[in-house]
Amino acid sequence: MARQSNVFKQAYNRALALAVPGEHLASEPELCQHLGVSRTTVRAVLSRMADVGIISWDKRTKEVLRAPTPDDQFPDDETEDLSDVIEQAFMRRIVQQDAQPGMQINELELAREVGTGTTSVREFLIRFSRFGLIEKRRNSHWVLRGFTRQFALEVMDVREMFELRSAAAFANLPKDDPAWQKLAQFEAEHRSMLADERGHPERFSALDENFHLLIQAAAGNRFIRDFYDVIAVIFHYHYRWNKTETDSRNRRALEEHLAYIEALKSHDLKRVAEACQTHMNSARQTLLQSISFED
Amino acid sequence: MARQSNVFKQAYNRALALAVPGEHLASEPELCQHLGVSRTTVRAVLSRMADVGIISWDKRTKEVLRAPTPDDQFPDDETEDLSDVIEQAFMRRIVQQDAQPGMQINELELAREVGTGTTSVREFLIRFSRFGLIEKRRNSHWVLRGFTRQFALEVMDVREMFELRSAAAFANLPKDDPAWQKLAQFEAEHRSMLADERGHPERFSALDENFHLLIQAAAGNRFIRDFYDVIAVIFHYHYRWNKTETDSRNRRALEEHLAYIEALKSHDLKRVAEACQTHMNSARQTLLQSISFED
DNA sequence: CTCCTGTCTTTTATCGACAATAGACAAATG
DNA sequence: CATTTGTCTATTGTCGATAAAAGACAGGAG
Repeated sequence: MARQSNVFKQAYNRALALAVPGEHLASEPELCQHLGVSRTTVRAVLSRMADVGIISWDKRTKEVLRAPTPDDQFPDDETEDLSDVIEQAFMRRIVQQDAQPGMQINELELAREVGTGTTSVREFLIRFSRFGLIEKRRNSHWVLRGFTRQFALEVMDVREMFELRSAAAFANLPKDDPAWQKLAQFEAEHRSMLADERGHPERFSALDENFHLLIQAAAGNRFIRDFYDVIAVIFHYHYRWNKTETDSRNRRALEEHLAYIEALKSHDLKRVAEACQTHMNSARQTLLQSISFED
Repeated sequence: MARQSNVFKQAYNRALALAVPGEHLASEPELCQHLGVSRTTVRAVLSRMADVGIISWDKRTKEVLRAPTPDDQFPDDETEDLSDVIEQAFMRRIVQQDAQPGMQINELELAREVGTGTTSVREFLIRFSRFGLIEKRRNSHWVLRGFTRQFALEVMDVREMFELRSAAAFANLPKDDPAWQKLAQFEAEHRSMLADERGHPERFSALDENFHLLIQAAAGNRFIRDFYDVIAVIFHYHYRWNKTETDSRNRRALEEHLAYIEALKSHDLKRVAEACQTHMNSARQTLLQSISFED
């Protein structure tokens, strides 16, 4: 098959949440907007909902007949993006197996493991190569550079440059910039999360990511923005494979963020740089602790 | 056909230069080394050279019978890398045609223009996307962001950060590091090029690139290194489509490089930063002058 | 005993095809 | 007359196949 209809299935699953018995569904264009897909897909979704008796559909009338049951949902493994599946399989290999730096990466083998064609794997590897973990030999195989200490240092060096630059840009934003409001929101979230006894690792990760994205947006630089993808991936998998002391590390990060926020609000560039630097230093430490390989 | 044998043809063309009548060609592994291809390809090359009577080949004896003629060469358009061909066609479009920012990019159309399959075009676009000039809409087309003023500013901002960091690292290299020798070589080349009345645009470009690569190597950071590819592409095409005052600009750059080199040799970080900054500022100016689009 | 060659296997690069998805346009509805 | 819908076309995402190129290994030459 050419594609696995995962866009359709995802949209369908999300559309189920909109089905309240007795109510009517919105117009096709509105559903497109809401679900983030084309009208072709929306119509496919409606068509199926009608087939299984969730709605009756005739032109503009889309009456919800019954509440959807969990059985109506497509299972998760059918809705996943192919590139995400490949990424996960690939990262599992890099992390779990004794993946030595210098090891060669085989497209066909990886494709078979995931149960996909080689083209998708190739495209994934090309996209992934910007993360600096793999490298291509011309007309030949990919080579794993490895998640080494050196790699972590290089990532953090660039991150630090970018974050310092962004923080300075943020501090200089005019006072009526909407970013300041968002910053205040994030500050409140930080405080509430600190007050909560239980650590919420996923919630923390999301907040952390959004916080840094907000600051980096101030730089208004696409390369800085794009680089954050590298960091996001690194930290995402880092959290997955190194759960020791997650809680205390997160609390510390929250506190550093609060100091960072205070510094930003002061508009004092020197204070900003200091708070930012402090946070970057501990992020570097955190990352280094999870490295297994030497160089 | 699956591939156009361009690796073979390139290797063949370069191998012709090695054929001196009366002499013997080196062993297969040595030729691999020299030509940068596999032994399979080397043997194909030798086989063809024997077929057309340039050499007599029997096991270890590879005697050159006659000097190759220009006719023996494969024409240039058969030896070019497919990805280079695509890049050139793509850049021509971006530059020449009234390519408006926001314009959508069609894979199939581009593929047909180049006379290639869509897969190669897709892979090119994915690789090229790291340059920040195009952007992908999920499940939909690519969008041209455009070679705008804003783009130039963003590139130069990152370049400046990276170059300043690299320059500082360079100045701190131990005195016996081989980089200092290379720097001295480059200095001499700069002086000789300045003394020469005629400007040599290609020679200047090559020297400029090697000079900056040497400095950036001091940072020992793959992301800084990789970013230089962005700069190289930008400036490569920039020079192509904006030839006004090339000469005076190059002379100025040479002089700035010399000041930069002096600063590095002084190990005085403040001087280094100043010289580097000066050079970056005029690079930014140069680039901005060639921009046609507003934001 | 080291390096080279003959031969064979593995892996990549590229193509063309086709289903999924996006998107365009005109007719229909309120 | 502004949306919505029905229908049709355009474009992308993914696959499997195949020739080009890389690479492995054993036997041979010096």
